[in-house]
Amino acid sequence: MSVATVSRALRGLPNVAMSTRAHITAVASDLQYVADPMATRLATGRSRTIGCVVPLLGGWYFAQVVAGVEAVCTEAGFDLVVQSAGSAERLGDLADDAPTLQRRVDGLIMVDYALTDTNVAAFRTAGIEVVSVGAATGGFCTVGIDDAAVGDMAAQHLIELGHTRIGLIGSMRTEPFRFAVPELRASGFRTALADAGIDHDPHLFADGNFSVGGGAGAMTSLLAMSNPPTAVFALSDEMAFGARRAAERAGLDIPGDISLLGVDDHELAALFELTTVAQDPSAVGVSAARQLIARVDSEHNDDVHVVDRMVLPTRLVERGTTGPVHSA
Amino acid sequence: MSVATVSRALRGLPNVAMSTRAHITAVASDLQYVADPMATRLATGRSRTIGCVVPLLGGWYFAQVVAGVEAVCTEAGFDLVVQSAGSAERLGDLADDAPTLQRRVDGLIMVDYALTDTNVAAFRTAGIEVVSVGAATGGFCTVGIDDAAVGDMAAQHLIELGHTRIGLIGSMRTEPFRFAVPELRASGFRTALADAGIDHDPHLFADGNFSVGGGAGAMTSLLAMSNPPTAVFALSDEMAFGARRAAERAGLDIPGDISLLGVDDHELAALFELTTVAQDPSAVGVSAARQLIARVDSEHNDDVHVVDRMVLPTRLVERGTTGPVHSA
DNA sequence: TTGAAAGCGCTAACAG
DNA sequence: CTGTTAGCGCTTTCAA
Repeated sequence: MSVATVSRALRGLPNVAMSTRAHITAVASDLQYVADPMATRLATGRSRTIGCVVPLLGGWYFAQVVAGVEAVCTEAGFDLVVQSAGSAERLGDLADDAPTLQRRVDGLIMVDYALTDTNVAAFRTAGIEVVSVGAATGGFCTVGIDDAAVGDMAAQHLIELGHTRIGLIGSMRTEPFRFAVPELRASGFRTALADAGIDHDPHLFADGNFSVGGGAGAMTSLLAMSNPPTAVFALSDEMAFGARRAAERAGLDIPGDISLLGVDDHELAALFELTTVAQDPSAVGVSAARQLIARVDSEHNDDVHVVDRMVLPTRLVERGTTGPVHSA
Repeated sequence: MSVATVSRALRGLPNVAMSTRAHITAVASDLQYVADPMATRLATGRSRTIGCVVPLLGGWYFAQVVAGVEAVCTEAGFDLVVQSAGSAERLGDLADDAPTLQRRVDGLIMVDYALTDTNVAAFRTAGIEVVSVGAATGGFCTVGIDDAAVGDMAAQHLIELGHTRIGLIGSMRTEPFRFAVPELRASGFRTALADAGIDHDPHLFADGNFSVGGGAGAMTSLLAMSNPPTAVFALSDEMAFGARRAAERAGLDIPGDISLLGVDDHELAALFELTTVAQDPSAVGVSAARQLIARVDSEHNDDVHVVDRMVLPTRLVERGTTGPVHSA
């Protein structure tokens, strides 16, 4: 047996006699032989590895995305290497250091970064395909949800319940992650309000920093207003959790005194009876990974329809934190 | 310039003239040259990659551990590939297929698996070092917390408050993950009770499956007893969250009517005012990764003291869900 | 259908 | 201090 024949046999290439192949596979499994991946990668020039970069590995949302990505990677026989880049600089380094990733990963999934065409081009010239997760920002593949629609759904729901003074808990920080997301959701929300002929008091905004504690602080400041809102829309469930707590501490009944609406359908949202606009981040991860793998692996080329923008569904989940506006 | 010189210069090896090195680095950065990692790996026989296997990528606990691991990996210049193996079979495959991992990773961090010496030996012979996270189970390195002490702390706290009928929400499933953990915590808890001269009613146990929903169900069944407990100890915060909700739904006041105690100090525990035995899973990940890297990388050999068992601290965080026993 | 041989791009002796 | 020369273990023409 020559190495060439063994190589062909083990990889299932044609032009190998049945008997030879059988023999080779038998011996291989007997010896527990497995082709050295590094040698293979060096020879083929492809690493069968994809990278996934997230701002924060420990967060609920990102963990879900990564879980989705991982599932399709292992299924497709790809290794998944994860990296977190929490600061804008770290991300900048990553983009500048595209050559560093060269040959280490066939493709990259960038989660919730404000990637520019230039960044992506840098990766491409380094031979790295990239698909991003989040808001669409350039001429490259992005999978995500319709964040403006999220804001719209939230507004519609609250409007139907008769609310007109609606607080907004969001975030003004745009770096390093989910950069466009808060603004998109907020503008969808404001547009819906405007379309309904409600003019929205811009003071009804508070920064919740996409954290539980931030949400609580934001709610507290909203409640401290001379003319507080009858409902508040938090741009994430975690902020809504905090907001809920703050409202309860202030002695308010939800939804009797004030309605509360979140985004995500976090695993604990049901427990809080939180009405929310649900998304499925792990499905986002799955789709992103499929797109990427279709682009870098000819074997999976026709498994999925390659597109530049993929929008996953969101839906309103009505639970117990929203109700009709109370009479003032 | 010969390739050898370039190689030496770029890797910071000795025996390179200052001027030569300067020139080479200059040209390299000018050309954005980076050594091909696959070629390096093939030549050196080390992948500078470590693998991390978890039962579930999306869970809070595991996400924290992975985050810790990732932080030290990138700092040490190692790639981190993650894989989830949720079922016992998938894990078995992994152990049997140790040869598959061969040369792909220098080391492996197995999170909360019931690894046997045999499993570990299989990895070792494949040239893969492994450190596990969780309960100590064999002659290999394990980093974790003292789960029996966790149970003990919980029991002490509740005993001091005067409780004697204490419910336990845990889990009887031992596969595939955290296999020994529930039993260790439970036995630490029972021992403390026994030492205090309290004989514990074995019926005061309910399976909460380490999930929010399970915790709620478990609490409900505990509450349905003819002689319900005055306090309950949930083996995880997520189960405690569910338990709390169930108690509230039953119209009970916490801690007035019933005390509740969890384990983890989940990011939302503070929000729930949950008294809990805190651990720091990301610190566990950090330590595990350091141990592993010290074992596979001579450069980092003396950065950390290599041990076989590493126990990280836990502490009781008293918040609002535990209080003195109410008079019956 | 199979084998021989030339790389893939690096590292590591060994000479010089 | 620097260059030469073998590999590392595969894949891939090209012949046989």
